[in-house]
Parts: sequence; C-alpha cells; structure tokens
Amino acid sequence: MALREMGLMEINWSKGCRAKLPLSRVRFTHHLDHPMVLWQVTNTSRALVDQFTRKSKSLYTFLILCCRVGNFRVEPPALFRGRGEHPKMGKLKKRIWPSDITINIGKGAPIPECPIPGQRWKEIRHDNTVTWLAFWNDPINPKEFKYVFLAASSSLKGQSDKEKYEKARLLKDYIQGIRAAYTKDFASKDVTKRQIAVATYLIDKLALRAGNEKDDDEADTVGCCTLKVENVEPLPPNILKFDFLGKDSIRYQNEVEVEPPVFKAIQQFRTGKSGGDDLFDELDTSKLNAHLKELMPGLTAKVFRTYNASITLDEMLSRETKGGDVAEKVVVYQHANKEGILNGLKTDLARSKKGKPPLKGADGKPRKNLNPDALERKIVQTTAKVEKMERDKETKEDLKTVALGTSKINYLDPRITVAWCKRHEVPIEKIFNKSLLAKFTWAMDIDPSFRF
DNA sequence: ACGCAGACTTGGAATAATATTA
DNA sequence: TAATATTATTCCAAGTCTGCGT
Repeated sequence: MALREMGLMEINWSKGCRAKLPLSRVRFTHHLDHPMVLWQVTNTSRALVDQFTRKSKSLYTFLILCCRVGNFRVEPPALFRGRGEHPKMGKLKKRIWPSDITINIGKGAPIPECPIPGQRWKEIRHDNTVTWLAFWNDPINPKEFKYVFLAASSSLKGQSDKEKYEKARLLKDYIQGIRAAYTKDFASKDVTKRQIAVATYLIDKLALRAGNEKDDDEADTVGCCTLKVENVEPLPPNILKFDFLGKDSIRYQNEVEVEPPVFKAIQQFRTGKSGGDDLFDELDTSKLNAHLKELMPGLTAKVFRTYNASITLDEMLSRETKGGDVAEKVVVYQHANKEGILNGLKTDLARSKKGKPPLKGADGKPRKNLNPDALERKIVQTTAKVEKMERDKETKEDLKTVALGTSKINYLDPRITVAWCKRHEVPIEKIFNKSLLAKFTWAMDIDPSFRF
C-alpha cells in the first residue's frame, strides 16, 4: 500500500523545513518502528506537508503519520453519573493535572512542554509496543486507566479493524465444525463441557456477550458466563425466558425456543441452586475463551457477534438486490442492515432504542414540579408524538426507528458494503457518512466480487 | 489455575450541526 | 425565519481480552 494511503508522508527534515513546521501541533512518537512525527492534520498543515514532499531532494529522515488524535482532552471535573444502579453514582470526579499524566513519545524526542507553569508530567515513557499517546488513572476507579489514542480514521486503527474482520471471516471456515461440536456436547457427561457447550450456543445464537466477573463497586450487570439462575427461566416444553441487565444496564428480555437438549441442560444447571447463584458455576470467560481458542486460532466470544452480523448482511444483500434505481437499492441496503441487526444483535442494539435502563433513584424523587396545565400539555404533546411514531413505524416499515449507524461502526465488515456498492453502482456516500468514510478508508479499494 | 494490571473495543447519551417544516 | 426534526459528532462509561507474576 502506498504510504499516502496509509496516512503516512515522508518528508525531508532538513534545516530549511524545520522552521516552517507548526511545531505547536507536532508530537514525536515512534509507532510502527519508525521515528515519526504525529500531526493533527489541518488543511494548512497538509498543504505544508505537500510542499515539503515536492521540494525535498535529499534523504528522508522522518515519517509523518498524518492522522488525527482521538480524544486529546482530559475529562473535566464533574459528578460521576455511571449507568444503571451504579454504586459510585454522584461521586466527585476530580480534576486531572499534568502530574497525573504519563506520556508516550519517541526515544530522544523533545518532551512536550508542560502547559501549567511549575508543574511537570508524571512520567515520560518510550514504549513503541502500545498505541496510546498518554494515560492517567481514572479518578473514579484509580485501578483503571484513561487513554489518549489515535482517531478511528487513523491507519493504525484501520489496520486492527481489518484484522478484526479477517478473524471473523476465518470463523466461517470453522463454524460448521464448532456448531457440530457444541451440539454434541449438550449431552456430555462432563458438566464443564456441557456448560461450555450451552454457553457457546447462547453466544452464537443470541449474540450474548462473554460476561466477565465484575467488582462489587460496579453496577450489577451480567453477560453469558455470569448469568444467574433467576435470569433464565425454562418454560416447558423448550422455551427459555431471559431477563437480565446487560452492558450499560440495558435490560435484555427474550423468549427463545431452543433445542431440547439445551433446555434440559439449563434445567439441570439450575437444580439445587437459588436465584442469585451462577447458572454456569463451572465457567468464566477465560475458561470459555481458552476452549474457543482450541477450536480456532484467536477465537474468542466477541468474534461471534462480528461474524454473525457481517455474514447476515452479506447474505441479505446478495439475496435481496435485484434491480431498480439507486434509491431502491439504498432501501434494500437499509433493509438488509436492519434485518442484520435484528437477526444477529437484536439483543440490545435494537432493543435499546425502546426501553431505557432503570435509573430509579433510591427515593424515586420526582422531577421538578410542573404546574398541572403544563403537565397536561406535555402529556397531550407526548401522546401525539407517540401516535405519529406508531404511524411512521407502520408506513416506513420501521426503517427509521432502528439506528443503523451503531452496528455499521462496529460489527459489519465495511468491505461487504463497499463491494456491494461497486457491483450495483451505488455511490458509497449514500451509505457511509463522512466519518464512516474516513474510518473505513482501508476498505475502499476492495474488489467488487468480495464476499464476507 | 488464578488474580490482577493493562490496553484496547464497544456503545449509549449528550450535544452540535444540519435539514425540514410551519 | 423560527421552531422542530433528523443526523452527525463528541464524550466517556463499560465492556472484552491478554499477559504476567505467583
């Protein structure tokens, strides 16, 4: 790939050039094993780089990674909100000072001046095995870290995004075997094996998250491995009724028909336990992922979400695109996208649009008292709004009520979309907005025949 | 095996920008 | 032209997963 496409530019770092660079915008680093200058790109700076590139005659000494930084501001002091019933809600999030911040720059690079007189950085590191530019401890939970990373549009992020989708594509070659294996293990004599099999099935079929252990000072939410007995109710003959708070304290409620052996296994995992006990008492995410890794190199629980969302989009697009003009094809895409979400990630992406996480305060304090008139008006207004939404939902087949963006960003291989656009002569700008286009630069030159 | 530090992705809510309607 | 609706962007919380020391 050409340097330029990777967001890289080689420049001559001779004396003449040095004076012209807006040094206030320049950060030195050494990612990608090159001595390199990190540069927040603006039109002016891009023009300058072009100028240097043209003029330079002697040997290059530096690479400029011409890309944006993601979050370059520390979070200001505030009251911590948290989501759901968070034990630390309302805690003061204190100010971050330079003396809290560790920065990561190239060896021998000039240390950026500390913006507050009389203070200094906590630490200067020279670690080119990581991608962060700076970090500090989270003032709410000092055991955790906040980082400054590159923006999603950077080549570094693009590369790992691509790797993520390549891994999901690899799962295609293994999925049949994996499904056959776990189906067989539903009835295994070994409890651990049986639990692994059922958990993998739920992750695959329902797109549940892995479910790491959580501390007591975090909101009480669960994922697959941390499901409790009370979260999964077996309704004979073979329905499982799920009800739990997942990521971001979003409620997951779903009744699904499952294979009889799965139903039987769940019943058996529940026996002799009380509601608050772990359903999968033999399991945690590291055991589960260790097992998945034996089935496919690099396989972990989250890969299933990516795989299932992307494969669904790919299949739907190829099945449903017949003819029609660009506008009609865009509708086909939106529809496929929506179905993809509903089939694969219905669990929370779509659901989250409707219900709110329970935020009930301890005292259920009512909001500011409105006078009855205002209240009345508000109710009428809201009711009208709801009615309008109902109508829209029907007439537009619910297309607009599902946010298509979210899954596009994280779960759907952009090459599926780009290739489909090329095959059907739909301008990619009809599908991706500006930041998605920037984020998915790496996918734009894909062959039209690409299939996930 | 296990716990924990560390680094990275995911995702909803708030806010800002832009388009549409009255 | 102002009010309102829609879409894009920012913010930062909350997950996943790895690797390391014991």
